[in-house]
Formats: sequence, C-alpha cells, structure tokens
Amino acid sequence: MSLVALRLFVRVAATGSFAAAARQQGLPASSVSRHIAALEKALGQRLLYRHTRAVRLTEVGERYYQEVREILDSLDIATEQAAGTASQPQGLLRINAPVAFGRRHIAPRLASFQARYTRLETELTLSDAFIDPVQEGVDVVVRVGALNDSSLVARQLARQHFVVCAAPGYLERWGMPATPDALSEHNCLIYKGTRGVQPWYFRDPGARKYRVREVRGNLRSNNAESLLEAALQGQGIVLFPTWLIHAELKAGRLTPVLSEWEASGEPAPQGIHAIFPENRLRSSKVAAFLGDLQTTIGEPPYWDA
Amino acid sequence: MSLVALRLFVRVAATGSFAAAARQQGLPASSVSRHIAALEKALGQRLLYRHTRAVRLTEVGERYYQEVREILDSLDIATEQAAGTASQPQGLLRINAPVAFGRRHIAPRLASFQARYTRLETELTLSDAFIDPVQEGVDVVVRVGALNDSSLVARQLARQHFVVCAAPGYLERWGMPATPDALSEHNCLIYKGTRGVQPWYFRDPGARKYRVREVRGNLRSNNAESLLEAALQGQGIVLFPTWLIHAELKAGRLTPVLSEWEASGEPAPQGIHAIFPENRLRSSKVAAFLGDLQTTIGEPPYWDA
DNA sequence: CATCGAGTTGCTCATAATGCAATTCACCTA
DNA sequence: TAGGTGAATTGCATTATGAGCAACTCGATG
Repeated sequence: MSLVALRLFVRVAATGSFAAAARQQGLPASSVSRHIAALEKALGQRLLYRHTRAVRLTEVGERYYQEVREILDSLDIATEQAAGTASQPQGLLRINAPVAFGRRHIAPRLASFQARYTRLETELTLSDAFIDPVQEGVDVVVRVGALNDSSLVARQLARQHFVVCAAPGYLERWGMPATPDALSEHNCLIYKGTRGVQPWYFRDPGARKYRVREVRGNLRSNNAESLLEAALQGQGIVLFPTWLIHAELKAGRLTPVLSEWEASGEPAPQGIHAIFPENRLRSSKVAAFLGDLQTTIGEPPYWDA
Repeated sequence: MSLVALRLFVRVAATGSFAAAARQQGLPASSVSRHIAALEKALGQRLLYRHTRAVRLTEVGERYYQEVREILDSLDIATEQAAGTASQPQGLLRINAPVAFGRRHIAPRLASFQARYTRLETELTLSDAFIDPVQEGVDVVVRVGALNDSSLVARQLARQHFVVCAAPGYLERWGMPATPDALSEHNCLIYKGTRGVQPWYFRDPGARKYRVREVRGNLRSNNAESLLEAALQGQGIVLFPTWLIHAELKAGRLTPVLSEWEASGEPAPQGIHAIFPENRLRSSKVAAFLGDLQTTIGEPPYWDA
C-alpha cells in the first residue's frame, strides 16, 4: 500500500473523477486507475462505484475517505513542521482568487512574497465561480462577498467599500449629481450577474440602514471590467468596490461622486476573505501567505488609504 | 516519501536500532538505512543521531516520531476497518506471553482460534522479561502479576489463585501439614527471582489480610518448572498459581495442602492481564483474540473450575 | 448516429528498491 | 593495546515497480 495511492484516492473522492485527480497530481489517468485498483485490491474491498460519467464512493469508501483525508492532512502537517523547523516554509502553495481581485491585489504581491520565501512555489488560479478548496485541492481560496459554506475557516482580509464614480469628462458634460435620487437623471452602468441586476444601496450620513435607489442606464454587463472600461471612456456612472478602481481614482481617471453618502452594492457590509479547510490553518505555507497578505494589504487596506 | 520509510522510522525510533527494525519488518538492514536516509533527505532534517552503539532520536525526530506513530496507527485501524467490513479480521497478530503461561494456556488455544479466523496469521513469542508492546511492535502482551506501566491499556483475563501442594508420595512420607506454621517442618521449594526469594503468604479463613509465613527448603530456583519437576518427584512442597499446575492437580500428581487457608505468592491478589497500546483496542484482530481468550478461559478460569 | 470524454488495459522504458557483499566504526574483551 | 564483534553505511548487480503513451471500451450528449 503506498502513499500516492492514498493521496490519489482522496483526490478522486474529493473531485469525483479519476481524470481530475490525475490532472491535479500531474499524472496520467492510467496511473490513477491502477493505483486505485491496487488500493482496492489491498483492501479486498471496492471503494468507488465506476459509474459511467461520475465516480461515486462506496459506503466503505466514504468512511475510508473521511479517515484517510484527515490522516493525510495530519501527516502533511507533521511532516511540514518537522521539515520546517529552523527553515522556511517550502513546497507548493495553491491559491485561488476571483479574477479581478487576483489580478489587482494577489498577483502583484506574489513577487515580493516569493522573494521572501524562496523555497515556496505558488500556483495561482483565478476564477470567479466559487471553488471548494477541499474539492479542488487548493490551499487558500480568496472570495469577495458573502460566505455561505460552513465547514471551512474564513479569515477576513479587508472590509469592502463601494464608491460611486465617473470619469471627469462625463461629469463635466452631465454635471455632478447632488443626491442619490439625482442618479435617476444619469446613465448608470450596472452590473448584472447570476443574481440579477445589482441594486445600488445608499446610506444617508448618520443613518444605519442602506436604502435601495433606482438607477438605470444604457449598459449592463456581467463583466465588471467592461463596465469599468466604459466608465473610463465617459459613458456613465459606476458603483464599484474601492479595491477594483483605486488605481483609477488615484490617477484621477475616475472621480468620486456623492461621497457624503455611503454607497454599497450589497444590503449589508461585505468583506474580502481568505477561506481554507480548518486544518490548513496550521500549515506554515498558508500562515506565511496569510500573514504576508494581511500586512501588505494593511488596515485600512492600502487601496482605501 | 513512502509509507515503508515512515513505518521503518517508527520501528527504528521504537527499538532504537536499525537492525532490530529490519528484523521486525523482514528487510535487510541496508534497506532500512536507505529508507531512513531518504526520509531525512525529504525532510531536509536529521531525525536520528547515529551514535555508535545505539540510535537516538533528534529533537525534531522525537516530535515527528510521536506524530507519525499515531498517524500510522490511525491509518492501520482505518484500513483494517475498511478491509474488514463484512469479512474476517486478517493480517498478522503478534502475541507475547510469559513462557509458562503461554505454553500452557495460549499455545493450545491457537489452533481453534486460527481455525475460526482462517485469514489471521499469528506470531507467538514467549518471554518472561517484560516486553513493551510499542517498542517490540507486538499487538498483545500477556503478563502475570503486577502492572506498572501506565500508557498502556490492560484487560484482566483472570484472577490468579495460588495453591500449596505436594506430590502424594511426599505427603505419605512426611505427613500432611495441619497449619501454615507447620510448613517450617517441611521442605519447601521456593521460587527466587529477580526480586529475591518469593515469600509465602497465607490468609486465615475469614481474615482480610495476608500474612507471611517462614518457609525453608533445600531447593530454590528462578525457574518455576524446575521447582515443579522437583515437587512432582516428591522432593517437597511448592506454592504455585493454579494456572501453572492445574493439570497436575487434576491428574492427582499433586495434592493440595492447607486448602482451608488461602495462599498467595504476593501480598495482594494478582491477575493475569492482556496489555496493549490504547489504540490497538479498536483493532479487530486484537478484539477477536481477546474475545476468544476470554471466553475460552471463562470466569472462573477453566483451570480453577 | 456520430462524437466526445472518461476509465481501463497492454506495452515499453526508466527509475527505484532489493539483497548481498564489502567497508567502516566504535565498543568490548582478552 | 590489539583483535573481535555487532551495527550502520556504501557499492553493485538484479529485479520489480511505476510512468507514460497509445489503443480500446463504454455511456452520454447533441
């Protein structure tokens, strides 16, 4: 019985696919198949139902999977601690983040991060769909907004603030709205994602609750950067989190609007979180990354400072 | 990093010797050396001080050993449970017992035990010196008498009773002692072990405490069977636990003496115990063996019935 | 009905483990 | 103090094990 076989089994069980496990481990699918077969032979027990499209765990496979997963995690932690005593974190750190956030705030930080931890390789994947770190075998997942899952640990990296803004050219031409209600007279470029049109919330100075204001415009998109591009060209007013547009604000290519009112794209304050399986917290790789990220982002985050 | 390397490391750490680990796993010592070296290389850390005679754990080695040992145990349990669902316990069961007890009460039971669990191999080693199951890699250790160690779990198999007895020929010739005090007029064959001469304790009918009686004789030995042999030939009176001499008593080759007095070789009642590491309790091999042993011994044990 | 993706199997090749022998080294004994 | 002994390491030839590639099977999808 070999460790690789157990690792592959865990990956197969988590992903529900031999091919996915093979890709993650960088092995041919045939090896995966043979390793799993060897494992089953050693146990004298079938671990997976090979159904045509997906692979499902047997009853004993399910129990075995739960236990082996924990065991391998413990082993990795123990090994890492033994290896890491007096030395740096090493190995492979797999990070997943949303495309926009990752490009702006993760990728630029990786150079100095890796310069500091030279023995660390990183694998950064950017995707906007939610990723289960367990299923994908990822160490840290960065997500913006609501947290739904529960079996994972989340650590807040920063609060998310929104600003309403437009290009100076737009404001010169159409004027600066004086109140949120005045937005109805303006062309608002609105994000429309899987959850439908994103409402614009405003909080009056001193008030506690956000209130929705009607906004309309001639462009909606499920791609924030397209809206941003349009706004930069003076097409209209946008509502975006500060981490997304701080460079444009700082460079003056966008001008804040209605800054006395606190704006938001969500009915409640949101944060940017790092999410990971509970036991990864003890991993020095993850700890180093989170530490680096939190200090470089700072409080308040550098894009809000 | 391979499982065998980890297993070997645990064995080396437990025994403090490459050679012993190699023997236990049935591998050449060179393989052990190389596996450990590979493990250390993978960790980038030295795990063992190769001192000339013995091998000692490094500080990180010590921590790693503790963790890996538990991890491997968990893995074995999980694997066994997965493999054993709906099937019989299988694999290798390593038993250690005292020579006299093992020959009389373990070895004769193994045939029926293994007939019942056909997929189980057993390895019975008999030794009188105390054996640390962790160190020796043994599943179950049977010991008679006092329990000193603590990190292990002990389960009582039977209470130990002593009888004073002699061959009929001896009693015909020298008479039957009427009271314990009368033993001073008799030739008592006395066990003398590492703890010195074994005193003979007696408890008056109805009394609670044992009292030592002076006994003397012309033969002392640290080998119970030699004393037994001498007693069978009519040389003198012996004090022995019933499990040791029940066959001779039943066959009439030895006759109990002073049966109104409760005799003992220890100041307090003693038992016969199965001892094993705590987590082995969940092993179905061990569970099957203990179950079989307890039912075949019975309560009271068959040698006392 | 054809195509595609997923899993398995056959085959070759390279890497790694094994087992044996030789060597080193400290300790123990004569 | 020299030789013997047991333990660990190293070298080397043999063997076995896993990787990688390609061909094949089998459902599902469009």
